[in-house]
Amino acid sequence: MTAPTSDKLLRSAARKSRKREEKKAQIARSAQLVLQELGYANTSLRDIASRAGLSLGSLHYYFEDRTALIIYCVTSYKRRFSEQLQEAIAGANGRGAVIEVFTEALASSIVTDASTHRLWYDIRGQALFDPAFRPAVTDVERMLIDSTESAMKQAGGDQSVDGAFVYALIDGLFRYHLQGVITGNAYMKDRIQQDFKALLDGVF
Amino acid sequence: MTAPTSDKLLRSAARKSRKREEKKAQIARSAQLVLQELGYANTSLRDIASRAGLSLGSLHYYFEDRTALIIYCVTSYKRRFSEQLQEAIAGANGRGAVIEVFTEALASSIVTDASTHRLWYDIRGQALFDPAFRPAVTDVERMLIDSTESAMKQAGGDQSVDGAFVYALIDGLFRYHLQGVITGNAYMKDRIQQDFKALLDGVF
Amino acid sequence: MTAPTSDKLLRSAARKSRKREEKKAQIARSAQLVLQELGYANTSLRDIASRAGLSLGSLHYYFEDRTALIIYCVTSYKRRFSEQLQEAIAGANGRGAVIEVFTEALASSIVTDASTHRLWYDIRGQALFDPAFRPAVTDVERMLIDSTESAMKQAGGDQSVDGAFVYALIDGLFRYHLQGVITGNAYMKDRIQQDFKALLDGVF
Amino acid sequence: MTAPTSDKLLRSAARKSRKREEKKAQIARSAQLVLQELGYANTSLRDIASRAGLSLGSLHYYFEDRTALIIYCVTSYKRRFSEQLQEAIAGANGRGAVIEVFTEALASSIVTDASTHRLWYDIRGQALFDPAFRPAVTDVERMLIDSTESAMKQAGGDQSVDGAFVYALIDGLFRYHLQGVITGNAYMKDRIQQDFKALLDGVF
DNA sequence: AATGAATGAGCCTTCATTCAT
DNA sequence: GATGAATGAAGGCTCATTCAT
Repeated sequence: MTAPTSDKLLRSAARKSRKREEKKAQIARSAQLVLQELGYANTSLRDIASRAGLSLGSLHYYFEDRTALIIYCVTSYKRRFSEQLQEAIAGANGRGAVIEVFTEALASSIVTDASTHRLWYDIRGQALFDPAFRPAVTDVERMLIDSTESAMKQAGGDQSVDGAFVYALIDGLFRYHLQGVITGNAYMKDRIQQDFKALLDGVF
Repeated sequence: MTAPTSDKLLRSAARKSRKREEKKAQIARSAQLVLQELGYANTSLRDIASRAGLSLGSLHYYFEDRTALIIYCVTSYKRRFSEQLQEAIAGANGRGAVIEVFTEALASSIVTDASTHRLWYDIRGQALFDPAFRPAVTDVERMLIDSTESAMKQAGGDQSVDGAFVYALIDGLFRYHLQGVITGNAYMKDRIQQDFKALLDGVF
Repeated sequence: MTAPTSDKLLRSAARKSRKREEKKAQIARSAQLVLQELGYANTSLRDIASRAGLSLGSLHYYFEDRTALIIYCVTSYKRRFSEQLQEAIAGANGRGAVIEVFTEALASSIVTDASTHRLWYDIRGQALFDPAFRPAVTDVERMLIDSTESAMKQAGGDQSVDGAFVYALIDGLFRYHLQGVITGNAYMKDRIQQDFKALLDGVF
Repeated sequence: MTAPTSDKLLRSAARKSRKREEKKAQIARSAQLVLQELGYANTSLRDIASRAGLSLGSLHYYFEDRTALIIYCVTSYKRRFSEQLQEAIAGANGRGAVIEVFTEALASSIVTDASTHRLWYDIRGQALFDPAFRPAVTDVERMLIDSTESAMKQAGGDQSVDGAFVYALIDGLFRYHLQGVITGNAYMKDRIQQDFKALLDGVF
């Protein structure tokens, strides 16, 4: 029944905080599955709670509100995505190799992670209306632009070209083909890769 | 007491139908104002009705449901936009002139019609989840790609480049700068025009 | 330009009134089709108007309100039904023949006019709550009891048995088998006829 | 800080579930009051919620939807009714006593619980249109037929007569007199009892 | 005689959130 | 730490009815 030392208290608090963070991450993972299936406007906290096997109340215990939860989901995924990009690039030597690797990474992610990306576009669209989403969007795009610039540098291209400019173009192409994949009218991986290659050849 | 001639009946029906169409267009105009202010997810039919000075019931008298109304709004605006583009291009002679005119049209629309465009991006994002929006999105993009191809032809550029490819790039840039304008962090018309010029110089 | 004589006016008014009555009957016929398909609670005036090829306004031109229209439909059908019963009975000679004819008329109507009868039961149920329907229900049941009594007399049975009592029993059986037919679990015409015969043998 | 034993958890869950069931029953009781007053078609969930002293949301917390709530109300009442019948019969010895007791139970319930019974007839009528109500109606009628058969057996009557047949006749008479009571034109308990006695004497 | 336009009240349902336990 | 209970506001939509033409 002796009072715990301050040290013990600190360590206990840290352990708790870590546990809490892990739980949040775990919730986010299952939340993401619902979100990317139904979209921002059509996903209720009920949907998320039931998928996560949690009560509605518990959800609010971990996340301030709906917006906070959604932001958490999106950023954590996109962070992973941009890290993947960076890793892929890091292993490539020479302009041609960089373009090839980058092209491949983008093209295959369009197909593999189509649902996740459409969620990102959904949230990014929300940010045009709701300022609450803007910081998260800015962060994510900062990471994506960084990845783009890494690739440009690694490819040894013209240093004067702006990374954001190139990012915007890539993003335009990426979204367009993502839409094609999801709409299902036309999915031609060759065509996608060829388009990316044409673009990167021009700007890197 | 004489029965109206068939001719009269037909003309009367046509007049009615035209009046109805005009009313729909008028409703759509005010609906658009609310929609572009609040976004798809946050705009209720009540918001729209009150802005249009109409009862909720009347709104449903003219539009089947929320989706139909929103689609009507977006397509009618975007149609006007792409017509403007085509007109602007039609008046330009020579590659340089086309690029200049196109660049100017895009850059200024980003600023002037920022809110309208963000609504378009919102709906286009919805279409990734809700198939109901897809036909409308496809139609609008078809018009935009057509406009792009018109410009490419008028500029006398490389005929082998795909219009959709170019459209996707322009759109990427357009959206990126639109976001900049709306987020308000940075609006530099010079920079926008310069980016568009750089892109069009490369692809036309 | 001479004023029409009073006689002419009267005849014209009568003609109009007859035309109006015909039109009402015609509307009622198509209204009945919808009503017996959807039921009282689920049929809107819109449903009826569209089926009748009329505008909503016109419906109100001919019928005071929803209730009046529905009552009109039900009574006009049930009147026809009870007339059929009377005719069938009128042609039968001898107790056995009356029972046979009556049994056959009831059993076959259960199947042939199932939808119509269920509408009747629906309205009769409404009358337990809404007094507006009561006079119509009373009228119809008066006719049905009359038919029952006709049959009893024609069969030469015990004169002291109350017609309403017999009607209630027949109706119970009728409704029970109607439910069987509509629910679809079991339709055995033999069984139905046998039940009616057993009942009538006992009470006639 | 010790984890609750599995046993405790189970008991707690059971307690919760029981509490929920009690609350549902309580809601159903007050819902029934409104329903039997206004009828299926005219009772809104708002009416029910306000009578139960609950918010509209809470109603949906306990019942999936309007239909589920209504079904719950009707079946729980009718179950009680048929149990009462069985109890009444169980105490009677000899054919005459059974008939007397049964007659009395039916006749007095027509008066005492008129409103409840009319709700039953309303729902049973709905079932002819809406399949959602059919299972409940089938269940209730099964119970009523069972009660009828119990009585028949207890009275020691002809074993070959079908219970459903007898039920249908009783029901016809029951409903007819119920209508008389509710319509208010004529309520004569003597007459009602006499009719039931005449019927049961014939079929038991 | 007939109808298109318009309405306002009402309906069922869903939702994010709060709170006592 | 977690949850069941409860809510109030809001949402999309339907309806019977009225009225000017």
